[in-house]
Amino acid sequence: MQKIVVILGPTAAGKTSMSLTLAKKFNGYIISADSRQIYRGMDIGTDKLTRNKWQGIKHRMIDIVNPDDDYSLAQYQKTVFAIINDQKKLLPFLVGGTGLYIQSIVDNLDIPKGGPDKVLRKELNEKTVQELFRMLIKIDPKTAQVIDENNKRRLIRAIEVCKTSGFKYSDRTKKNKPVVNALQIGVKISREEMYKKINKRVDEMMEEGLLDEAKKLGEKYDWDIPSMSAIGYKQLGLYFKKELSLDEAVELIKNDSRHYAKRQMTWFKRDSRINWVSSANEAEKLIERFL
RNA sequence: GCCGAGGUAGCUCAGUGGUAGAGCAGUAGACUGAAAAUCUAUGUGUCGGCAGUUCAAUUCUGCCCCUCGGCA
Repeated sequence: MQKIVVILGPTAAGKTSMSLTLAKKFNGYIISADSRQIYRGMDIGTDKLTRNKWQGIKHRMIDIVNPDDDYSLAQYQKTVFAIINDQKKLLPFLVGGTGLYIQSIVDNLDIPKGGPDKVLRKELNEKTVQELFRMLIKIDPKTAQVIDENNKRRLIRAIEVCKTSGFKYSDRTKKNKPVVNALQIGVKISREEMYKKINKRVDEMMEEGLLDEAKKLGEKYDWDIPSMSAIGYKQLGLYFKKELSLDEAVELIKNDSRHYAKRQMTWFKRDSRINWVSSANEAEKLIERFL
């Protein structure tokens, strides 16, 4: 089985610089596991390492689609597996903070087929969560038992899978046999330090021209497409739409980033296979033992 | 100094003669083709201080302290 090293952690923990150090040391390349860095033109706000800073290390899954292209977990999984299969000489470093994307690779999630059916989604979106929940009870009672009843997006997705794939959602969500042997390394950071770094980084992004980047994207794309829900862009969108002052928008970026980082921690906490380190040295030792 | 408004949770503020609540923040959690998305749970604090009225005061009265306006 192909060995891969995963470098994960909340936003601002220092994954990028650690992964560069390690990729150089172990003759590796980097596969981004970041659901927003896939978009071209979203650079400053996603804290993307631009091409000129790659230091000769090969990077994949960055700038692969345009902001108005549809993209999904299933595509991500498929593409990453193809990359790993194709590139056998270098050690893959899967680096990022999108827990679900990482899990789809590490655990080879069997992602339910079916959809996305935009027409159906739109139609379902007009119903209330109560109505959707009642629908789901009829077509897939097993899922209805465990789903968040108020989570419209999940209700819609479950119904969509049942209606378009011929399978029940509950029959389709499982793990397949793993196809990679993954060493998962988490970059440790205290809550306090993390929040401090996030606040500082948002200010730096503004200095680097996030406002201008967001403005250009806003001129080209609708503010309500999925990619534009990325932190940094969404809030500045509210400023451009005159719903917030600039100061309020920047404060909201910080706030939403902190919330996001907290959710990431919740996600990672439940995976006991993750080895938490606070330096590249510690990570190096783990990798040496792993290889 | 005078006039007015106000001092209640970390912040912004509601409210009541029977010792108090929302939003935000914080904290915890869920998560399988939108995941930086989406959803859930969670509020004891000298109700500015002292005294008075009252069976009972955060609520009414008096004095004091502080903050913010306006006038000097």
